[in-house]
Amino acid sequence: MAKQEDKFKKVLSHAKEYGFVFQSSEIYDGLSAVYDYAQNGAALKNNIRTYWWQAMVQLNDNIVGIDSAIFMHPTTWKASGHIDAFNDPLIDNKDSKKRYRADVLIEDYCAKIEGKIEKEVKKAAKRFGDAFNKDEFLSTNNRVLGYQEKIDTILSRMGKYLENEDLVAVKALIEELEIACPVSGSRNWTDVKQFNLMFGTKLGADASSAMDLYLRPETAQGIFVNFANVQKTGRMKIPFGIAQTGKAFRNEIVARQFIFRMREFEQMEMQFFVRPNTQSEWYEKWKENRLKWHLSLGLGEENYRFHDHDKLAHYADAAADIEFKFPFGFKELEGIHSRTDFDLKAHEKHSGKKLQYFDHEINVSYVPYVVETSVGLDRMFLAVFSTALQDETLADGSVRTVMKLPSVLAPYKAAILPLVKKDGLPEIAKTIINDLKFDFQMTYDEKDAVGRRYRRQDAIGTPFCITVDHQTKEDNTVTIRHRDTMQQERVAISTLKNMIADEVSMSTWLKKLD
RNA sequence: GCGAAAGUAGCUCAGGGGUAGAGCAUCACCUUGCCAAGGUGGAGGUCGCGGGUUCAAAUCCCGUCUUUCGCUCCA
Repeated sequence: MAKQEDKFKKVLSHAKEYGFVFQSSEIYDGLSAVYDYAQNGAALKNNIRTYWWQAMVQLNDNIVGIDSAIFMHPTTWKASGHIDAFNDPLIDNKDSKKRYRADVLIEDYCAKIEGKIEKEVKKAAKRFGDAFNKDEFLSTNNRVLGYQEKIDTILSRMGKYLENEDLVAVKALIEELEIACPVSGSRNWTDVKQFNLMFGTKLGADASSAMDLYLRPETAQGIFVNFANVQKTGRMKIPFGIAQTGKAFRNEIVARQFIFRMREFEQMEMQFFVRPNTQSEWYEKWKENRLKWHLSLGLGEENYRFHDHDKLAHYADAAADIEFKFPFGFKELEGIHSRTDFDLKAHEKHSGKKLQYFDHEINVSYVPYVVETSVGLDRMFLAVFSTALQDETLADGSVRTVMKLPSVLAPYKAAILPLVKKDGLPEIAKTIINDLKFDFQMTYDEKDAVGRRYRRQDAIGTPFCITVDHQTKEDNTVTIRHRDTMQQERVAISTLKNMIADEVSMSTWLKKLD
């Protein structure tokens, strides 16, 4: 465990020291759970996004990509269920330090009373034997009627309080009912607080007439509301998919673990629309497909595993996570969900618009079923970054810090280093950069001993270092040094471009997926 | 949000009532020139922020912010 913590610490400081991730607004003490991607981080993040996009949109002729807005019509979130599900009144017990949903506490209390009714029923059934009529008993027995009335009163009061967002009254109700914490048995409660996981904002400059909006808590809804438009204008035939990447926002109660759980984060997701009753085969197919994508980056098969959900969200009939072994253990990296027709049906209902597809093969019109794949881009970044960062012990016992990034994702593809900064070597180096810069992100360094410069590039994951020396002037060759093996070879300048491309280009890596 | 720990230079940290240190990094010049290790010189911190105690606070106390860990939550 201590080792894990150390590793995570190393990841944090390396991310900062080498310009990958900074805390947001750091000069003002930072903002909790918000981070900025710095010069190298932004490059790495962009490369991950591009690799995902091309694997999805470019390699699949039945998947198209869109870019929907962060602001959406407020009814969207009513239809999606987020307004209800993302809104919790919470209360803490001061003695046990446990947190509960206030409405659940009250409901549990009512369930206890219901238990008493059950007892009465059982007792009476025993007493009256065959002559027992349950419905009649429930509607005539005074004790039972009393219990039932109490339950109804409590629930209707709670419903009214919650609707009016009268949290003081909710707490008063808990106190009135003398509800105790199941763990500590104490009635020492904090105030009830409303936690809304969605960020609110206003559309319109005039506050009185402004419209309440939310920053989207997931990007998926932007795809669902565009389903019909994309299907028609793209002449898409089922099965087909719509992909997009973009920011989503959640006001997490506890946001932790660096960029693993942030309040503002980026998703890369694809909704795949299929004929009803075929969803489970597509679900399996996409599980396999997505794992293949992850494995193609070569971070190690042992770092991935599936976690099938037992408890399903309200919209899903099957769900699994691809979990990754982060420095703090196996955690969710990507979700694959069979979302049924829940979302499209809900939007049909709330919008009054038809969101159906006429299937010419079977001459039937239906609301498609949806299989979703959803990766956290920031989590992907953390997975790649933390796994690539290694302290490698060399043959002579010394240690080098190297980021063994998948070369397709590396911020810089090659560094050009003149062996010395004189004798015309820098000039030759710059000529090489000017030739290669149209194909690859290059960097240049002439300061310090060349060995040190190699190590500097190792620390940010640059796959190649190209060194211009005195021999270059005679025969137009340079040495090219490989990051992972530290091996060097002497090659003609004219072969550099193909050599680098073979190793780092998107097409090289994407071909592994085919 | 609760509990615990921490916050001193870009990074890692030492110090500890009398207005700041190291190593590495960084910058300039000289030297060397194929795996972070030469020389000289320089820059960089009101010790997270605010308040209190004191003649005097980076140091003690309180508050606050941020981070890490545990609990909790997690579509």
